[in-house]
Parts: sequence; C-alpha cells; structure tokens
Amino acid sequence: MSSSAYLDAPSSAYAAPALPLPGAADADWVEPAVWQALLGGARLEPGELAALQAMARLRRLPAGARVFGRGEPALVLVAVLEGSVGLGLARDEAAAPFHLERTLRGPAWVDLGSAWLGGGHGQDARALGPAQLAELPLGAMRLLMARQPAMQDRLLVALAQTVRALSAAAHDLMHKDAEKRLVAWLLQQAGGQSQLRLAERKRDIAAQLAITPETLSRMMRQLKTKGLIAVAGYTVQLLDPAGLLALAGTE
Amino acid sequence: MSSSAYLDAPSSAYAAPALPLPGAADADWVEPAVWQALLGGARLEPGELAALQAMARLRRLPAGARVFGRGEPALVLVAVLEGSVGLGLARDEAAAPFHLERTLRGPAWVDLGSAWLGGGHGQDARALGPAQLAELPLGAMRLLMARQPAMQDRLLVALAQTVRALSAAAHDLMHKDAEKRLVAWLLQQAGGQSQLRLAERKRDIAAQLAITPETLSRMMRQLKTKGLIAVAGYTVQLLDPAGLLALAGTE
DNA sequence: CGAACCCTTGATACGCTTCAACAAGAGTGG
DNA sequence: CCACTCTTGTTGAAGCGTATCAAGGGTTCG
Repeated sequence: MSSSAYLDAPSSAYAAPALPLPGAADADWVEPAVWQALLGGARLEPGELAALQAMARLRRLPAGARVFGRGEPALVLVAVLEGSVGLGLARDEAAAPFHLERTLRGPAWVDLGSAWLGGGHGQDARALGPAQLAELPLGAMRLLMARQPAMQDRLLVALAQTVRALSAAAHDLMHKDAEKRLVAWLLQQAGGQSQLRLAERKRDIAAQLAITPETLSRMMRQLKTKGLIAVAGYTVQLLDPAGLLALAGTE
Repeated sequence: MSSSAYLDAPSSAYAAPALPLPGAADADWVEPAVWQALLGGARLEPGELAALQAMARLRRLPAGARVFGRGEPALVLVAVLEGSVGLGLARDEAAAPFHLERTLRGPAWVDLGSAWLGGGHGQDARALGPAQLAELPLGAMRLLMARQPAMQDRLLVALAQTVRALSAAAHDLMHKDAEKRLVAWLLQQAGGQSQLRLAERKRDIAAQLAITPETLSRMMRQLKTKGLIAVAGYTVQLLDPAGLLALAGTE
C-alpha cells in the first residue's frame, strides 16, 4: 500500500501534555457567525451579541485536555468554537483511558442539557485536538434569559437539535450495519464535496461508529476494492457518490 | 413450558380499528401531578396549572392509532398521559408496518423537540395500547411562556431529560450486549419491585432493545435457567436482584 | 538504536440474525 | 360447534457480521 501514509496524520492526543491548563483565558473575540450557529432561531440582535461576548470566558485547550468530568456540577454552558471535543466515559485502563462515544466539532454545544438538570454532567469530555472553548456562566446566562426571552427559545432550539442528532445516532445503531454507518458518516463529513480529510485518528472515528479499528480498516479496504472510494492516508476521495448514497441506505 | 401463557397478553394493536379518530376530545381533567411530572423543575403554580388545563386538548386513542407522522408539522406539543406511545418509522411492509424504536409511557412528552425546529416531526408515533393524550397548541404555549418565563425553564428541563435518556440508550447500544440490555431494562421497569408485569407485546420490548423476538425469548430462558428470574406469561419475577444488577453491568 | 504509538492484515470465535417449523389463543364464518 | 385463519411466542439449525487475538510494518520521539 501507500508508504508515507502517516505524514499527514491528525494531531494525536498522546503527544501533548494532557494537563488541564485551566485558566488559559484569551481576550479573544468570537465571531457573530459562531454565536449564531450555536444559538439558532432568529437572527441574533446586537444587544444579545454584546451580552454573550461580555459573559463568555474563552479557553484554549491542548489536545487531550480534560474539559469536564462526569458528575461534576454543570455551572457553565460549554461550547466548542474551534476544534473538536469528545464525549464519552473515562476509564482507568492503561490501554484505553477514554471510551469515546460522540464527537462535537465546533461550533457546537458540549452537553448543553446537563446545566438544566441537577446532578452534574452525564459524561466526561476531552479535547480531541487543540480546541478553543467558550464558557458561559449559568448565572449570567439565566439573567440574560430573563431579560431577553428570545434567548430561551434559542436554547430550546439548540437542545432540540441535540435530540435530533442523538435520535438519528440511536436509529443508525439499531438498523444500520457497520458498512452503512461508515458510508453515511463519510457522506455527512464530506458535506457535498468529493474529497474529504479525516480530522481525527481512525480509532476515534471507529469509536464514534461503534466498531473496532480493525473493522473500520477492513470496511475502508472493501469500499476501496469496490471502487467507491480512494484512500491515501487521511485523505479520502468519494469516487461514486451515487453508489455510496445507495449503499448508505438513507431512509 | 406454561400452557396458558397468552391469557394475560397485553392488548395487541391489530385487533383495534387503526383509524385516526381525530377529535375524540373529552372534557376530562388532568391531575396536577401529571402536569408536574411533565414539566419538571419548581412546583407548578395554580396560575400555570389553570393555563395548561385551559389550553390542553385531550384525545383518547385506541390501540394502534396513529398519533402523528414523520414530516408532519409539529403545531402542538403532544404528551402521553396514560398508556404508552411508540416512536419509530412507519414502513409499508405487510409483515412489519411499524418499526418501533422507542416507547414512551405516560406521563411523558412525545417528540417534544420537533416543535422548536422547522421541518415537522422526525419520526412516526403510534399508540401501543389504549392511550390518553394531551395536546398543547404551540401558539398558546408560546403565549404562556412569554407571560410565565419559568415555563420555558420547565421545557428546557424536559428536553434535557430527553437528551439524557437518548444518550443512555445510545451508550447501551454501543457497549452492552443483548443480555445486559435486557437485564438493565427489566431492572428499570421493575423500579425496585421484585415482580414485574410486561405491559407491551414481547416483540415490542425486543424492538426497544434492538434485538429480535427470537433472541429475547432465548435470553429470557437463559436468565430463567440461571435462576435469576421466573417467567410466567407476561409476569416476571426478579429472583436475584443483586445478581441481575451485577449482570447488567451498570457503570 | 529502541520504545511507543499508529494502522493494517489474518485467523479464529462469538453473538446475534435469519429462516423454518411448531404450539397455543382469539376471531370468523360455515 | 368446528374448521380456518391470524395473531403471538417459542425452539432449533444454519449463516452472517463483527469482535478478539496475534502479528507485522511504518513513523516519531527520546
């Protein structure tokens, strides 16, 4: 096969110091488009944007850094602005210290729901690569919500989108086999493009699809021999989008 | 095995007329405790209760009746008060016209999220048995939310609970085998009791657990021969709760 | 250089589905 | 009343899909 397949490998978590680095606050500025992506619904007004900007605390995390742990009280709303954060369960095994279940690529909320329930976060969260986060203190957010009732609506929309995504994930796990899930994932990641760069380690992709890395490798090879895709390291070309779409079995 | 195992079978959907029966509105009254269960958070005030009561339209559905269809605009918030409603995908196959994915036993919201997103419901919903529903018109609800900001908070809590439930379901599908899922389901259904009556057809239970009815039957027999449970038709006794808990592998 | 990590490939084993057949209750109509 | 059909659940045999175990090669880092 290809020889230098690892030259363009995504940033791996093991190389970086996996320390919390808690207060690396930048005086950075968040683009309105990012806030708009996080808070759907109607167009954000200048007043809302200013309030969000003022209350947001930005954090820049190295790869592998802990975002929060299961059971910790959710006193802030956490959003990924750039990079990706993984949701899963931390395990104290040397081989696989973190069981990834879901990845969130910015801009996206990270476990938005837990803030409204007692009992803290339901899962552990870790940065899968270098990531920039924004944290909105719950108290300030509640004040803003009281002043701007539309903000509550936006949060409802964001939560409803999460429900949709989780619902689709559960559906796929129930009714699609590994190949279907992989193809659907590839098509979704490509977003209409015919080329695709894998931004995560393949084992993390496998974890999201609930298959083993070995199976992922075999499936990729299978698709390659079928002539549907071309793989070179972390670059995938979708050679036959129509065939892939049919294979994904999007219902 | 037992001979008359079907005498106490749950109401099956096929016998009832599967017609919409759209406007079977009763002038019934909904208990405050039910509203409280649906709308978590702080205790509901009399004003809120009165408003909910006034806007709610009650429907009583026969077994198998359609609640709503995928793609239909979500103009009302639908809640099950009594009975259970199944969420899934309608299929036009003679053998299995409805692919059940998730069941909601009253009191519970049915696809609460879709109201806040455009594009209508994401799944089909059908009554699994005789059920009583409440429908809250979205317009009236928005008015109430504007007057009583606490109501938005309650809906956020309800959606967050849905996220938790779906998240747990996805986790189980990824990391638990059929036996673990079944045992966890039994324990959850029993709710601390040592006896348990199955309220749905076993094939519907199997669908929820994402296994075939055949596998469910085999698992039940396996647990029976292990001495962990005793099965008689639709009645299950949990003989060894500690052993079951260990088997479920609750992490 | 060795160590640590990544991905890949092969052989094997297990879990679960699929297919087929059967038993039992419920509704239907002669 | 009985035969017929449709439902449901159960059981068995065979097969597919995926995990597990083991080994090997490539790259990076100390």
